[in-house]
Amino acid sequence: MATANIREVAHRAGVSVSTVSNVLNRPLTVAPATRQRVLAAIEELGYVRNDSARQLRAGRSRTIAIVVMDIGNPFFTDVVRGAERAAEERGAMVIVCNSGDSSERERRHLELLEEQRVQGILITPLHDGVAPARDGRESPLAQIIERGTPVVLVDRESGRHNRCSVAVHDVLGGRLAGEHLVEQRHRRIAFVGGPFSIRQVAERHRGLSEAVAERGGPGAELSVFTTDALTAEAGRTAGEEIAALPAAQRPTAVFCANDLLALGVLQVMTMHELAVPRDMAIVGYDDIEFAGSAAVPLSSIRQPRAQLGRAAAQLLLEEIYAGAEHQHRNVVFKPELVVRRSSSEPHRRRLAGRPGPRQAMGPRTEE
Amino acid sequence: MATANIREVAHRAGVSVSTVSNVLNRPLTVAPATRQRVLAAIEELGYVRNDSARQLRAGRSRTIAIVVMDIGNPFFTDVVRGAERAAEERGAMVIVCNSGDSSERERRHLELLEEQRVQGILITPLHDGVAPARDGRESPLAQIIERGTPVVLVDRESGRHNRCSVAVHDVLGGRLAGEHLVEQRHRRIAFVGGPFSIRQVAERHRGLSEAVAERGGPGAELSVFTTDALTAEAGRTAGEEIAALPAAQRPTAVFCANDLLALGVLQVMTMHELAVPRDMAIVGYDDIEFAGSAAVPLSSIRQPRAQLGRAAAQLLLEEIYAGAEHQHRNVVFKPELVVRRSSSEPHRRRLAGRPGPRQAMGPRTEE
DNA sequence: CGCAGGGTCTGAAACGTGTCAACCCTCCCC
DNA sequence: GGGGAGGGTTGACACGTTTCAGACCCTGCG
Repeated sequence: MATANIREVAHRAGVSVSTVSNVLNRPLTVAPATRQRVLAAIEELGYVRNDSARQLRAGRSRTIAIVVMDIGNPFFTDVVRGAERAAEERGAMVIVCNSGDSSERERRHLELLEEQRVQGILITPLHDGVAPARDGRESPLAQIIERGTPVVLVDRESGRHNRCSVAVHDVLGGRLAGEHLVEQRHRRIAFVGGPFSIRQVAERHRGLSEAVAERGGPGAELSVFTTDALTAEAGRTAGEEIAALPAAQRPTAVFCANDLLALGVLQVMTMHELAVPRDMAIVGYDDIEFAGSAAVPLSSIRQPRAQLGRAAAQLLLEEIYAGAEHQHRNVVFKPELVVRRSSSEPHRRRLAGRPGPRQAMGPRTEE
Repeated sequence: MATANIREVAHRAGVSVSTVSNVLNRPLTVAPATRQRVLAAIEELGYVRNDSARQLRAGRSRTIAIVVMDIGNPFFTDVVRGAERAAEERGAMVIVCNSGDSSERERRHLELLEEQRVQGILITPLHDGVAPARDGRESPLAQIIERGTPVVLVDRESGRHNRCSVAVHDVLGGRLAGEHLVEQRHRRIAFVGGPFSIRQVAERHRGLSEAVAERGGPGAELSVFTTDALTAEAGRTAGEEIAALPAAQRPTAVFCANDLLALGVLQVMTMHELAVPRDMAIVGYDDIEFAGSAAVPLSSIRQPRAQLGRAAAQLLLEEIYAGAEHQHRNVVFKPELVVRRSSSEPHRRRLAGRPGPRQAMGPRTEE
């Protein structure tokens, strides 16, 4: 039952242990006949290399890890795919860890990954993660970086400069949404999202509020509906609140911190027979695959997700191979507004002299 | 930069290596004062246990792996979550590998996992995976099982009896959809799905066709639109084909092999101004979260996904701990029909004397 | 006072692999 | 014929940990 080891292979092939190791790692230095005998022995015994011993000797593993906040969020799946592709090009394998919105799990994963001496870690930490906790101890993540494991922050900007990060400019995303809604002549605009402790939520809100303040004109009002999660369920809750308002106070446009929220809001509006976009325009964030297939195709801010993952993995691999010469970089991608029916009445006359914003039907396949 | 090892810790604390090891593994056998000194040294040096060495000594790791076909498919995310929860209860960590519909990647992942001596593997193999290939060699997965790594098949029934499996009864799922559509008086029914080499696709089709043959009456016809993938994109392609048919030949109901396909079909129908469900009823499969939020809320076959993952992990852990005494089991869950608007005209008169099938609004949260 | 026994601590031996210097042998060239 | 080059192979050690059989000391009891 216990798997054969290299010694048994050597014995069976009538060679030394070193020769077997050579066959596995530098086949060209071994005479063809010997090589054949060794390979045959490996086959017959069902020998499988023991990676623990290998790593122990080598000092590190050949895998990189990506730790995501929520594997159920479609945003991360594209990031993972992009990262996998970049890693594959360099012969590295990616393992995915799901912290599932639990910092306890995140901590355990990080601990395990460091003990396993993974080559590097891509992570979207739950709580910006790199700031020291109140008791003055550094966060687990900061300690890991301190001790030398390369880490690239995904979808987070790194305040300090001892690490790489890739992110999408969230303030700009909120701004794009705000400008779009203001252009559509909306004056009562709502933001749906939360908790605000999530940096993205805060920044998207900030972008929106800047746009409304600067471009909305005198009568523009911005209200906020705080949610306790970024889920469709939370969106439905917020939607109910909004729908319950008297029509005169109700916002005419909603910008949601992500698409799941937006779908929840959209669903509730439909249930209450509030027409989208006539009675209520909706803009989401992330442009998930289903955004284009929603009850009313959903306008959304598209983030270059696969590119994000790919860039993150590339930075990580560069840091791994370049070592001390590596210069940390913070890459920021620009999001893009995708206008669909949920925020632009197709029958309404366009403003003269300006091409309307681009209309997209289905999601575009990345890359 | 190189992380401190146990020897340096021992030296700093003025004790032997064994004592440090004892502090880590059997703290009670070490005198409190010594223990404190050792812990302090660990802290000061930032010592992190080397899992490779640990595993090498122990012979196996403490993680189990789950290999999924497509991390972007929401079906798998719930399975992963269920598995994680069950593993967590036993103190095991789960790592996720995405084969991304590439058998090359699947192979490499399996190789790596076996080399890492993971405790066990949950896998939904791409090509039923356990049958020997044409050249007579056993598939990689079969070899892994042969050599003693516990494996539980997820969403696959194991033909042979040398492994556990958890699955959902797919023929029954197809049958539920078929009976439902036949009851709604549909006579021209289409199946959208593919490739048929995927067992689930074939079985869902079989269930549908059995139901139509047995209960559809004399005039019932079943047509098939084969897709090359289970994506919304493929669904749109099939939808275009269907919409292009003259109305007299066009099916009045479509059963899709999964929800992504169904959403694609639904979207195209809406674009072509074919009303759902009046002109075209649609039933999907999987009941993903967005099914309830689609253009027209989507009827679907719900699979107990989290339960599936949980049961799989439990079987795996049982096999790991029980060892030779373990009895392999094949657990089959029953799917459930969730009727929403896409397949039942709410204004149509109900058949007398029978309560209509249950109406569900939003997705129910699992567990 | 002697001895048993428990509480602490330690040295040495694994675990399975990769690496490296050293060795052997053959072949070629001078 | 001698010497050198180089291809092929090997033995020994190192990687960092756990484990196990003791060794040591101290206490309590006969």
